[in-house]
Amino acid sequence: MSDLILFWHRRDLRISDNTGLDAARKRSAKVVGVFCLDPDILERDDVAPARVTYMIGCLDALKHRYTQVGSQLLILRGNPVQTIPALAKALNAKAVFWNWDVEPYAQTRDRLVIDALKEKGIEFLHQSWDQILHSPKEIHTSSQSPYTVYSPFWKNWSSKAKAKPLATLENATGLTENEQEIAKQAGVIQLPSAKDLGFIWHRELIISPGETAAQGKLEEFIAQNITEYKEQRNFPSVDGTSRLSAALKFGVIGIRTVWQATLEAQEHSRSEEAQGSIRTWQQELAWREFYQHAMYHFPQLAQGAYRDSFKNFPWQNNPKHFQAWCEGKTGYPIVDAAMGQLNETGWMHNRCRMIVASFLTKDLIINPQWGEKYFMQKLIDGDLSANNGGWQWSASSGMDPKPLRIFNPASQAQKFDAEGEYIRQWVSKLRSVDTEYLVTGKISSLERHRLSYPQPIVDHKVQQALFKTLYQQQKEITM
DNA sequence: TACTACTTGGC
DNA sequence: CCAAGTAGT
Repeated sequence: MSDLILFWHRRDLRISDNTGLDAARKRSAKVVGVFCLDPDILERDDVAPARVTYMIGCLDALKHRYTQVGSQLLILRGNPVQTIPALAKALNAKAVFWNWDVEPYAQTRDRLVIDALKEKGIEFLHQSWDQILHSPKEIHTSSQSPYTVYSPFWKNWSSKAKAKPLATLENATGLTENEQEIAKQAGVIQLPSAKDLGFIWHRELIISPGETAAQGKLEEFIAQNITEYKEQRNFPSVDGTSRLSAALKFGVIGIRTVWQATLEAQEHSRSEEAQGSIRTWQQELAWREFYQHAMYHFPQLAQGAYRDSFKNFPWQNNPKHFQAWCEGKTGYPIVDAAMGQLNETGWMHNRCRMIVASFLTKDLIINPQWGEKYFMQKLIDGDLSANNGGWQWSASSGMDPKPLRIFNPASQAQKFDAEGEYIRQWVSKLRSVDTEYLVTGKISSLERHRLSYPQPIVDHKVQQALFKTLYQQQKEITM
């Protein structure tokens, strides 16, 4: 009889290319998956219905994957500090394995679970990094400190050899019927629906849940889009991005598998342009990793601005302006279109994430944390590190010492939605407006009234000048 | 210490 | 052509 190992899934909802699961399988054939629905996470006020719906779909798919290879996925609900050790004890498991997570909440939780396991005499546990290609401690400056600037991080990170994808779990042994009964008594439940958990998402998900769908998405992107990514990624009306963000957030696809696919794409493409595009996408993967490392080393990022000059910034925080931004009623077509896409689909093109973030912080002069939270309440791919990193970048409050990034909504629309296709798709009221006026936002007051489209809530020129003044003042104070 | 380089821009 | 300082070496 082989030892029972529990593998605790958190943001690695797959059985392929999973470092911790691979290690668990090597230790014993009797590997059983477990996932815990944690009220401390699900009852936060920044949880998106689309995200929970996607996650539940992924868990359902994961359940089937386990069944296919001869084992089970067990579902728990409650505080993992209690539920995981209790289940392990009841089943007389030899060990619980899992993969590390950079988030501050996860770090604290995991330490408590380790303590509780030790107390119950669960002898051995194993943890590894799985979400990222290099651990936070592996990448550092010549003076042994973490990078706080992307470019040198990228130089270092990209020069290091990356691990190959790991084997998919197979020929595992699950619980006996008797053990399944014990598991039930120890709190194992049926997988609830998102609705059971109080999250309603009526629309179709923009991304199909599950490991197989994610792998399909990766293959599709590699075959069709990656060689033109550098150009095409800029246009929100074009489907030129990978759309793998949600799958990467929940670890529905392994990052080593993704990296391997980029290497194969490099081998198969000749042109400079294609090579450059693949490199650009690899850099996006490095940004994701940079932000996870940053969150690990500087957990205070989750609490607000990294730079001193933004710590006591006199944000105007006008609630009416914020509401208009959320609802896509700012009177700036490109901003409203982007917010429409977010509200209706749970996803927003990255070009537009930058536009609306710049608008909220530099034009409305609203605390970026408000926007960051709203994104988390809506995004299917909402992830603390990536979302926080993106917002701090847009707010100029983050790590890179750069000029103030103030986007001009009209120039952005002219460059990246020149025909107004994206705006027309997401602001149906404006469909009939001539492209020139649509894109520049120069729609007459009368016309706006006729179409019941809002007047601009602020003047970009005035507000960006005001922001600059406020910033200069803050800089003097904090110097 | 001196020097280099700096995601996605605006005007 | 000005971004805006400064991390990283």
